[in-house]
Amino acid sequence: MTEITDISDSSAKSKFVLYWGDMGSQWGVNRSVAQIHALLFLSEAPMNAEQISEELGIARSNVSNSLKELVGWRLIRRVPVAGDRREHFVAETDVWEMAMLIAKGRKEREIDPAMRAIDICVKQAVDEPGLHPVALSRMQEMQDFLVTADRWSDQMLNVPKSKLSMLMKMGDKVLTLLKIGGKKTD
Amino acid sequence: MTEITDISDSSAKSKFVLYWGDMGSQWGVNRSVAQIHALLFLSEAPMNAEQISEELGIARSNVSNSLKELVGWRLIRRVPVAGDRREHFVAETDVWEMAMLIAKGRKEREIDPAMRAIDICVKQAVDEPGLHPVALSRMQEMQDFLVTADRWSDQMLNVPKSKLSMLMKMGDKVLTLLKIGGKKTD
DNA sequence: CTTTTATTTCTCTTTCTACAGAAATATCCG
DNA sequence: CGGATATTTCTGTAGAAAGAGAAATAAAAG
Repeated sequence: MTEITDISDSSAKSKFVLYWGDMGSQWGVNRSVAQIHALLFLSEAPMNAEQISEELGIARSNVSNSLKELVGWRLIRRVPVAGDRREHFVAETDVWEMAMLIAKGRKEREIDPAMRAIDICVKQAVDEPGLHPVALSRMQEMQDFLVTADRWSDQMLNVPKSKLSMLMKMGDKVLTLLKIGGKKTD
Repeated sequence: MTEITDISDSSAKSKFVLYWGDMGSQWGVNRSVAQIHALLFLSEAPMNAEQISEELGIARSNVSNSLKELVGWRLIRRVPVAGDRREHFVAETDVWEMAMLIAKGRKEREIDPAMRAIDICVKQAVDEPGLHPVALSRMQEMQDFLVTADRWSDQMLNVPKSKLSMLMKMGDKVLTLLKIGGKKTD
């Protein structure tokens, strides 16, 4: 168990793990999960739960659960290692693939439930006599927005990652190419 | 204070507020903040802190802090009401504008700190003798990705919202227009 | 079948966060 | 200035989440 008091004393690798873990919390992912992910992301070889537990100094059980969660996100996967019956794990190392997996997960967890909720509200709102018309139209605008965003993200998440990266690297050139460029002519 | 036990008994408006609050938690925003935002979003007139506190049944102090947070995100703003010295608030009601404000906030809170962290790591990693080359290159790929994503989001967040909505409504038509369409030719 | 080793589930403790209510501060009016 | 009203800051608490360690289960080897 590596006793670390000051992050500035640590290796680049541990720093990355530590920062990533911290970022995770900011993000809504818990620290252990994020740290394990970071560790596997930097690792050149598959690791088993015990190695992870030792290297990060977090409880074996905690590692087990975190690994399960990461597998659920498909950010890591099990790999068999010859002559060792313990399960080993490797991370998805393509950063674009990672980003898409995360985006997909977030969409499922954030946009989809929002859509379900707003559908219920709008459905009830349209034939509720007491409701102020302003409130109704705001709900409908929100619904419309969510539908658009939902469709859009579905489409974008099906674009092969190489093209997505191209698109993003083009940046606002896309806009001029589409002849809708121009500056702040809102 | 409206005692509500079952969400299905409530008006469309309260349902929206309740769901939105719940969604907020999923999202990383706390419930009070999300509920207040929802309430103001549906409200046809400016509201003061006390009205909000009563209508939602949450403590006055809590409302005060939540309002401050929402103002920070620019999702709501103070408006003066003639003949009343209390502060009143209205929400941004354009959903696209809202979405952009939220995206901007998230970028600042999520991408920017990640970039700062990774810069530190990479800087140290390049001249750290013991570090495995695989780890170094993974860090660099991540950095490269973050820089790209950062630039892209800066550009997109400066596009006027009308054009953004157009772009999203076009969806994958953009790809074919750019002649990079095609299906899964990754 | 028994022993050893790996993994998961369970429970308890610790840590954080949300939030209420009280206290303090600021603002406005007569 | 003094009283009233509005707002913010402070403090304590309840509930949720994270994580450790033990107990239970599963899998493999001999």
